[in-house]
Amino acid sequence: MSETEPTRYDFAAAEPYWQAQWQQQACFRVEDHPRDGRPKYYVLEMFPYPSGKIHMGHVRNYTLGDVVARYKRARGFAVLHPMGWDAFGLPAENAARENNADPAEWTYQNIANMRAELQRMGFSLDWSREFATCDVEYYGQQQKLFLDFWREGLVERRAANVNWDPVDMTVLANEQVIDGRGWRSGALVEKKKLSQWFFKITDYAQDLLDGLKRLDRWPERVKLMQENWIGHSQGAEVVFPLAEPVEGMASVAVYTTRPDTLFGMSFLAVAAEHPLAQAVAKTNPQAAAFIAECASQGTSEAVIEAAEKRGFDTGLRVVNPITGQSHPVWIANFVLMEYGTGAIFGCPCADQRDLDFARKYHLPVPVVVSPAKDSAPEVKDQALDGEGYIVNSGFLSGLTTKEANTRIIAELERRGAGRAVQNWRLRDWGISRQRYWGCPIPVIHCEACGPQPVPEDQLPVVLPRDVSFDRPGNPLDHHPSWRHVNCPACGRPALRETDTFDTFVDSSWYFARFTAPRAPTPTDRAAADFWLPVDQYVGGIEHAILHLLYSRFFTRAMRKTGHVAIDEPFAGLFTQGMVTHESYRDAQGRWLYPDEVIRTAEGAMHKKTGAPVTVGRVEKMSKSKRNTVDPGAIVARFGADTARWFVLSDNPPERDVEWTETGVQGAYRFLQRLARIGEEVARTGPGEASDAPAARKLRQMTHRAIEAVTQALEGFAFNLAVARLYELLNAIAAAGEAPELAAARFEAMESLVRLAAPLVPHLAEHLFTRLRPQAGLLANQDWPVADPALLAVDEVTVAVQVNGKLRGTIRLPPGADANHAIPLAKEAVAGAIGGQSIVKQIYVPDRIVNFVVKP
RNA sequence: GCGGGCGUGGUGGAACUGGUAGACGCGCUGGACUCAAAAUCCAGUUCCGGCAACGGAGUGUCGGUUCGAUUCCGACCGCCCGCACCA
Repeated sequence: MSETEPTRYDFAAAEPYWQAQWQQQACFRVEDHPRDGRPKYYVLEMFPYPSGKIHMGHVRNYTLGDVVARYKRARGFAVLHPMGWDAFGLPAENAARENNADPAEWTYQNIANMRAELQRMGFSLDWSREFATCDVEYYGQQQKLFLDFWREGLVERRAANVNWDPVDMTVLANEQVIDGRGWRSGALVEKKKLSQWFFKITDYAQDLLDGLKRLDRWPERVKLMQENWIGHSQGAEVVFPLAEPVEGMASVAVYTTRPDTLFGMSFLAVAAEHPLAQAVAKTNPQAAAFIAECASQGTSEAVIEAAEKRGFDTGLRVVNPITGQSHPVWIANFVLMEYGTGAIFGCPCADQRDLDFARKYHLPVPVVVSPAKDSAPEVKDQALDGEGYIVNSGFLSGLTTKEANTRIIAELERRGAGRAVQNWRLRDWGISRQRYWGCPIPVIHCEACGPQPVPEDQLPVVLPRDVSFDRPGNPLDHHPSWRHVNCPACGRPALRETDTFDTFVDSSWYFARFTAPRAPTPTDRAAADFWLPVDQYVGGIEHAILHLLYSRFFTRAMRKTGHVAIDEPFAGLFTQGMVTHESYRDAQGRWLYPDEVIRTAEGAMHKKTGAPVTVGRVEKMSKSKRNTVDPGAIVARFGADTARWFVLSDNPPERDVEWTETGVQGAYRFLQRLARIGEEVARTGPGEASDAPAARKLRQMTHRAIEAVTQALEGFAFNLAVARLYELLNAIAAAGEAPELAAARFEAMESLVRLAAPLVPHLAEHLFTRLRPQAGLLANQDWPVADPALLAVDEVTVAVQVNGKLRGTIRLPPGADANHAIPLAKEAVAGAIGGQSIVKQIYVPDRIVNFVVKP
C-alpha cells in the first residue's frame, strides 16, 4: 500500500465489533413493563419462515423495519423491535419424508443458521424476546387461546365441503385457494366433505369491514383488497312457493341484490348441490347425471373453461310472489351453493349471466329496465345491468331502480314473501389440517360425550417426537399411544384430535406474544396493554388478505376473551416491494445463477465456458429461475452496511427494487468515500467557529439536510433520505480544507453520521467514535435537531414567465411584496416582452411572476 | 367482467397544497493522477438547431379547465395488482 492511498474502512472487522458492543450494552433491549416514562413504539416486521437461509426479501424487509426502529429510538421512544420464527409448516415434514430428518431438529437447525445471518446484518433487535411458534411454550399458549375462543362460541365443528389439496394431502381455507389451486403446492384443489374446526370469523364480518375505516396508516389498496374479500352486499331474500311441494319442501328462497327487477323474472335456478336439486335427482336419472357432471367439473375445469353456462330443466314450477306468474325451475352450473341461498331468480334483461342462459335455452326475456324514463329498449346480447328506470313492472313502473328497490322490499315484507338481508363473501375460517408439524388442536373425542376440551391441567398437548413418516397421511394417526386418552368428562377411553392448526393461526397472534414472551398465560395484560398495538408493521403485499385479516380477527377474539384491550393489531402498515433480478438462460434453456454470468457491452456470456447467455425478464428472485443473490455472499464481500444502503437507496420501498451488481458497487463506493472523508474530518477536529459566508452556507446546508432527512424517514421515503445524505457529503467534500470552514465541516460530518446511523449503523458508529471519542455509542445518542435560524433563507429565486413560459429569474428576499418584485421582474424579461403590452401580471410570493402580454 | 394503481432522460427515480421538470444515484463521454490498471478527483450528460449567447420541443396519446398542468377533469392506448359465474 502506498502512502498516498487512503486507509480503507475495514467493514469485515468493524461490523462484528459494533454488533458485539450493542449486544454488550443491551442497546435494543426493552422491558415488558418499562418504568422509565419514555413513550412506546412497537416496530415489527413479518417474521420469517425458517427455510434455512435468509434471502434478499428478508434483507429488504428487516432493513426497512430497522431504519424505523433505530430512528424512533433516537427520537426518544422505548422501541420494541422483536424477532421470531414462523416455524410450523410443511417443508419440515417434506424434509422428514425426503431426507429422513427430524422436523424439529431440521427446523431448529435452520433457525440457528438464519439467526446468525440476521445478526450479521446488524438489525437492532431485542433477541431476548425471540421465540419460534414450534416452541411448546408458544403453541401451548395458543391451545389455551383456542379453548377460550371455544368457550366464547367463536369455534365450531361441522362437516363441510372443504378444499382438498391432493398434493399436500390437506385441507385449505378459501383464502388459500388461488385460481382453483393450492397456494403452496399449486395443485388443482378438489372438493371433499370432512368434519372440521372453524373459527367464526364471519361473526366479525361487519366489524372487520368497519374497522378498515379507522386504519388511516394502512395502504389504501390493502384496505380495498380486504373490503373486497369480506365482500359485503345489500339485497333481499325472496321466497318463491313451489307449485307442488317436493320432499316436504314447499318453497325456494333466493338471494338477490336486484329485487327491483322481480317483474322481469324468466326462470328460477338452483345450484347442483341445492337440496331441491338433490331431491329431484332421486327420481330423475337425467337430473342426477347433470348434477354429477357439474360436480366432476369441480373447481378446476370451471376455472379453465370459464363459463359455459349450462342447465337442466327440472320440470318444477315456482310462483312469483309479486306477479303471481309461474316460472320453470332449472339446475344451473353457474349458481354457487356457497353464496347467498344457492338459488337465484333469473332476470335476463338486467343480468348478463341470466341473459346468456336465457338465450341458450330459449327462455323469455321480459324488459323491465330502461336507461331512459318512459322507454322500453330492446335487449339483444347486452344486459341492462346499470341503474336506470323500471318499466313494464306494475306499481314499480316509472321509479328509478333505486327507488324501486326500497319500494319492492317494503312490499315483500308486507306480503311476508321476503325481507331485506345483507350477504357476505367472507366464509368461516377452517383451521383443521391433517398434518404432523403443527400445533395440536387440544380436543379429545369421546364416542359418548362428543368432542371435549383438553382440561387446563393437561395442557399443553405436546407434539410427540417419536413419529415415523414411512406412510402417507398424518403420522399422528399412526402413533401407537399418543392419541389414546381417557375422556375428561366420562373417563372412558377416547381419542385425541390428530389434526393440527393451520399455520396461519400461529402467525395471527405472535405480535401480542412478543410483548411478554415468557408469560405463563398467552399474554401479560399489563405488557400487552402497554405495547400494543404494533405502531409500524412492515411486510410483503402478498399477506394483504390472509395473514392481516386473520390477525385482525384474532385480535378481536382475544379482546372478547380478555387477552388484549385492542381490536386492531397494526396501527400502521407498510407493504414493501419485491427484490427482483435479471434472469439468465443458456442455449439449452437452462436457468443460470447471476454469478455464473458475465455481462458485457454486447450482452452476456457464461463465466467459464464463454457460451452466449440470454438475458431474460427482470422478475422476483426465485429459486426456480435461479435469479437469486445470496445475502450471505454479498455481506461477506461488501459488508452488511452496503447491502442495507443498496436496498434503501435506489427506489421507493413500496416498489420493486432490482438488484444489480453496479448498484451494489455504487453503494460500496459511497460508503468507502464517506469513511474516507469522515476520517479526514475527524483528524482535522472540531476547529474554530467562523462566521464566514461559506461557513454559514455549509451550516445551512447541514441543517436543511437534518430537516429533510427527518421528514423523509417519517414518511418512509428512504430513497429521498439517501439522496439528501449524498448531497450533504458532496457539500462537505466541496468545502475542502479551508480553515474557516473547519467547524462547519465538522458539524456537517457529525450530522451526516447521525442521520445515516439508522441506515448504515456500523459505519456510523465507526465514524462517530472518531469524531466524538468520549461520547459512547451512537446507538444511544439522540436524533439531531435542525436550528430554525439556519433553516431560514435570506434570498429566494423567483421564476419570471411571459405568457407562461420561463424567460428569466430574479433574486428576492423571502416574502417580498409585489411593489418590489414586479419592477425587477419586468426588467429581467424586458427583452422577451419587447414592445408588447402587459394585459395581466400574476405574482406568487417566493415562487413566480407571470406577465400576460399581447402584441 | 368488476375494483384499484401506474406511464417522466440511456437507466432507478425527484418535483410539498397547480408555480423554474429531470434533485440524487447508476451508466456514459472527456480530462487529471499512473509505466499501466484499479481507486480517486474534475467537467459534461433530456432531445433538436447553434462555436456560443440563445431559440424550439418535451412528463403514454388526444382534448379540456387555468395567467400557468407531471400535478386537476374527460376520452383513449399500454403495463401491473386484487377479486370474479357473488345473483
